[in-house]
Amino acid sequence: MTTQEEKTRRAELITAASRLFKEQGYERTTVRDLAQAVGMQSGSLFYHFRTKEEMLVAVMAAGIGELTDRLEEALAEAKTPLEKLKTVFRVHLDTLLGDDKGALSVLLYEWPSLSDKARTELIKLRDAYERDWQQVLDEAAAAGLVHSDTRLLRKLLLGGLHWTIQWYKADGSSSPKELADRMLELVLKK
Amino acid sequence: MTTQEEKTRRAELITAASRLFKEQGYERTTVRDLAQAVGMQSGSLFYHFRTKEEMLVAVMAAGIGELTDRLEEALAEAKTPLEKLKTVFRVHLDTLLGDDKGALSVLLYEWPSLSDKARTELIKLRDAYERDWQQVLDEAAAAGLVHSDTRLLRKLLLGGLHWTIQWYKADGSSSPKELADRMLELVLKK
DNA sequence: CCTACCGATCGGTAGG
DNA sequence: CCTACCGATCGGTAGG
Repeated sequence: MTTQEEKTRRAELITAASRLFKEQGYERTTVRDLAQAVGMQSGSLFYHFRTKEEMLVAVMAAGIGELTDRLEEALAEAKTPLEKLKTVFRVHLDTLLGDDKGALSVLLYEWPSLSDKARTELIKLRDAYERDWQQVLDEAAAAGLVHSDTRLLRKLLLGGLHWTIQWYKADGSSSPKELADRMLELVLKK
Repeated sequence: MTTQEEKTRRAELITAASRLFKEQGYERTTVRDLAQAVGMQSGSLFYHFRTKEEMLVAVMAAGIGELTDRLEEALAEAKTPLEKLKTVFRVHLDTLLGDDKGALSVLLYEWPSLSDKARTELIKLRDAYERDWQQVLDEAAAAGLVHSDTRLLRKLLLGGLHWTIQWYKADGSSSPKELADRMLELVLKK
């Protein structure tokens, strides 16, 4: 049986792991770093997780899960194809550049560290998110708002949005929301 | 003095390192893997490179250097803004998805493994490449071919193009060149 | 969750 | 470029 305290401790570990994996990368983060971040001994980690990789999977699943939840919640309130289009851009950049404590960045950049089995599991979660995007793009294309090659458009856009963590500075000129709107402009058919 | 044989050996090591770093990642590749790939003892690596990181820098510098050379060569033959635009897309995807033996992928995804000093050096090389892109986009915008927010457009496009290694399959429907043309279509103002 | 520890492996070096 | 090696560190475990 899993007690409430164990769940809390586990959640703390995932939060710490998100931050550390983002800052230092998964491979360069040691189990000792992780343990120290929550004030326990390194051996005690393995009471909560069987392996270090299990922590990575938990972080990545949390990242994509929260992103998908946010998107579907926001989409439920959007009416027109244009509103929905704005929503997918904004939620993505808001989450990635604004509120993300690391889980989402880790999701994007640590795929090579996963075992095949774990990868398969996470791909399913990622696909659910991309399906939501696809649907919004298809509606937008039907309304003449964007180019009709929506599958490639989705890939181009998601790549371009993912890449923002490499250059976006929070102190800069644009907020994530403004940036989202400007990026949408670039592919909108007038 | 550096003899011809030493240069050759060094080049072999860089080639092997490109492949291994791409396949396994820099952190997961050991000096023993690298030595074995060229048939030497692990200690002997350090006759050619002072540290493992120096090998990473060499790989990344080779990746961005070759890409920039190719681009400038191809641009010299392009006349119109539209031709130049096609060229930057094609050279990028051709190199990344077609001929790259790993150096370019490593360049894109191993930044976090670099020391600050090495990073600064490589950023200069990368900026030279991006300046070429910027110039082509500016000309295209002046000719009314693309959106005028060319700085953001450059970032969106380079991100989207970089990301193709995550999903492109060589056996698939489109060649790198065809893919380049289709992607360009997505941001072309009609 | 801690204590105490292990076997494996890591990047790198000295001396030839 | 090889031989022989080193100190440090790694993920993980047994027993409580």
